[in-house]
Amino acid sequence: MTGCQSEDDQILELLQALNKGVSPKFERCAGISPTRLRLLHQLFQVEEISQISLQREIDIDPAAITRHLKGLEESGMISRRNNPADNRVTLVSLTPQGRERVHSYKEEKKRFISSLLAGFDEAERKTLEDMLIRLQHNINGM
Amino acid sequence: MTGCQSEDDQILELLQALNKGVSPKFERCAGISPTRLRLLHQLFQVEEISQISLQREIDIDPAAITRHLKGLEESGMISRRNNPADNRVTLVSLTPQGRERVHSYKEEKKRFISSLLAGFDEAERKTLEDMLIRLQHNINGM
DNA sequence: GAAGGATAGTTGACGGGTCAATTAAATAGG
DNA sequence: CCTATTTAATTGACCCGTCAACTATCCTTC
Repeated sequence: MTGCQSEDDQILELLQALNKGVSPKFERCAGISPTRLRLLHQLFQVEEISQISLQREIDIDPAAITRHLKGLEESGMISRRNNPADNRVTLVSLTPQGRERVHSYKEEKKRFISSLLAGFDEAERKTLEDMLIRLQHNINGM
Repeated sequence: MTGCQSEDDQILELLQALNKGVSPKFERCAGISPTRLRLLHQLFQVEEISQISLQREIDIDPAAITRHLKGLEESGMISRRNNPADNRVTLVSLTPQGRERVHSYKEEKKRFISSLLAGFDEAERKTLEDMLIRLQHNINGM
């Protein structure tokens, strides 16, 4: 699957391969896409929140937010209403059923992360986290 | 951008954030998408190759291969012909111009990886690579 | 208070990936 | 031989993200 390349090329390939693996496996395990769970997670720890705040927390395109929320609304997990104090903003909140479901999703996510990090001890996890942060920082600096 | 979560949750978030950053930045730097460059890279070190072999090397969906190759063909980087010995398979090869261009793409990629891994010494790169491999392995085992 | 600019959200088009169904060719097996 | 199966590639439909254009509301400021 991989040819003869420099070590550093390998790291890039690995990052890409890893990413290709993570999302589908996550979704298969948790029963929801990572992004949607992040949305629900945010909503979970807040009574009600505007789409724009949600978008800033999650850091994806407003268009994506709109469509995800539309889907989540159709599945009865969330509800939306206009902010009477400012008709531009729509306020989003978990429905009771949504709040209920998030519990089990979070359990699945926990299990998923355990499997993902199986074999990594505390020190290694910290090292990995630091390295990922450094990579992120390098990326941001481009 | 991130709430209060367990350390391990952080790692998953970081992986996702990193991935979100890498591809667009790569494309901006190198002038081509990572996947397409991987395709070209494979083609570069081979005279001619069937789509199916290419697909197995790159490990993406056949549909994606078809569409990428269509694009690369339109831009004059590659050419395709039927395998006279087996009319099911189409053989793909770099055009001379394509082969020429790959050189500069590879330069850009190198620069990109240097920036990405800036501040990582040899030992750290090795550690990172090992960890990514272990993560990949954990994923595959799901 | 009307004009102009910011802000929130939606929509459409597009790139990149998946899966499922289809076509065309090759290969077995009765 | 002719059918049945496998294989390579393509296509269409969908999900997820982006960007750009648009609408609607609010806020200035003159």
